Amino acid sequence: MRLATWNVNSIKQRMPRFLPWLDERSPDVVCLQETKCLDEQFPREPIEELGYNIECFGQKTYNGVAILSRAEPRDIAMGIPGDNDPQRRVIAATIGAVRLVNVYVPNGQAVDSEKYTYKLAWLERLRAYLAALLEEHEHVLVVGDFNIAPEDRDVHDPAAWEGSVHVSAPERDALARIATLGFSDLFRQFDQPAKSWSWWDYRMNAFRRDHGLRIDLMLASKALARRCTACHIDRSPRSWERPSDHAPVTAVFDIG
DNA sequence: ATGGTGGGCAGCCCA
Repeated sequence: MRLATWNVNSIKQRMPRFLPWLDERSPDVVCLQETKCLDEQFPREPIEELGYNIECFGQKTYNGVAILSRAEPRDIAMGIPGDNDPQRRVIAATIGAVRLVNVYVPNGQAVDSEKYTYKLAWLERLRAYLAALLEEHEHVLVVGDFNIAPEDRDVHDPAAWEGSVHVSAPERDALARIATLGFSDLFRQFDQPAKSWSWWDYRMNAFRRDHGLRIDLMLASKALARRCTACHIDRSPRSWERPSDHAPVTAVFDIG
């Protein structure tokens, strides 16, 4: 099974480039974030024509997540169970033997903002949800835009970013508390190029200067992590015309 | 130099 995660920053805006990418790469599963699209407006037909089932949980203007899957997804769950958050940031499904959770973690804006407080509280609710999932399922996979760079090697200029949103200690601690439930960062299971980023700001020629962060992650339960045979970031879509500011991350699993 | 660029939807909010 080959699975990709990608913050597309508006699925409608990205369709002209996304569709050929989907057709060519043909992953078994794609998790999308920031679709920015109501479910009834999701561009279903051209994606279904390429052989994908679609489960989406979107809203107007902001947020929105979707799972595209060649196999029939089962037991769809929207949001964090018991959560009354109006922001649509989580969708889960079982595909084959994998319980898959697709997340768009809040950005947090700045460490002194209310959005940062919301981000930390949100991550604690996610942690509780994932702890329960690990009790129920052997193969749990959590992917998406985490809006946290786990370590300094995931940051183009750690000194310039020190203490800022995406790298601050409370955010990294919140991510570490999730990881210590029993998840592995699949990207770091394999040798990777230095300066591996998944996001580059649209501003300040950040992509041309390769000023980026690795904030798009794949966390697998230990049993599933042992079945992962590859994980990489494909930066080429970031060089397209009218790109998303994120690149897709792909992992391959030796599992049905 | 506290900017800049992009998406969405109506003069800003959010990233």
